[in-house]
Amino acid sequence: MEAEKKPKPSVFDADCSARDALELIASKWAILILGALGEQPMRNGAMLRKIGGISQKMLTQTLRQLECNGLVLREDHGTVPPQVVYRLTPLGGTLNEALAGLDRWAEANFPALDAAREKYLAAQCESTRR
Amino acid sequence: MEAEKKPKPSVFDADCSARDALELIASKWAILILGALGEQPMRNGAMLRKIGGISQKMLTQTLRQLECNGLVLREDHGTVPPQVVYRLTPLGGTLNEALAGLDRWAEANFPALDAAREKYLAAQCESTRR
DNA sequence: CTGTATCCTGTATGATACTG
DNA sequence: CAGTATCATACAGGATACAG
Repeated sequence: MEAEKKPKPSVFDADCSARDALELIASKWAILILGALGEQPMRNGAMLRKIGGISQKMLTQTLRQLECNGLVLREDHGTVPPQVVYRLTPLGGTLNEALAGLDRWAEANFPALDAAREKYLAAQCESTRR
Repeated sequence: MEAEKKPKPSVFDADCSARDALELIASKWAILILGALGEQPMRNGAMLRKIGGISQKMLTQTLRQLECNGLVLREDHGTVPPQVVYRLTPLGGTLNEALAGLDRWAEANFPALDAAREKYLAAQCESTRR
């Protein structure tokens, strides 16, 4: 029970898989896509409309990444025209709950951030004036 | 009470401050720095050691950003040699709690991600073989 | 509709060297 | 110790055109 040999896999370790996991979800598009799918399963076009500012490229790219890591399920109904539905996997669902807290925080506290930024920049400006 | 005029500020809106807030914290370095400071106030050097792989440049840059937005407080004791301590503000503390959930998720579920990825890539490879 | 393939530019970030 | 300045580069991500 030496504290010495404690492997201690943590996000703070540069070469830990946990860090990789963190980087995967530390992306605004990933967070928004998971958030959207958390509300309900959706198709490509619907997400394009739901998530303001995302491009088709980033949507596809991020979805593939999430699918690859088992967070999102891609259901291709193989019809013509194509009907592809994306939904969260159970694992993705658990992540989405942690993420939802973030979204809520952002929506609740951005006024405080804006205020702090303005104050900071004002002080900055004043000190520059001498 | 028309549903029509509902402003509905949401992270899904491209030009909403909430989105800006989200982008601010959707950065691996910001998440890690806040996580480190959540454990205890720390100095530059300590964070450099604590957070594996971060460069002095990114550390300073991200800290300034967080400070500017009122999430981190910078205490310069004005001594020689310099003693600069960083700590979370109350606002930063609330964010850190939401973020801590993410860190925990990453550390708990990265094995599942790794497994899914391996499986996905294997299937990928197989389909490419024909 | 749901993508994929290219091209192209800005930005993010690391390395390195220097300063108070 | 705590930064700042500069340079070089890789990559993110947009625009556009094409395809099944």
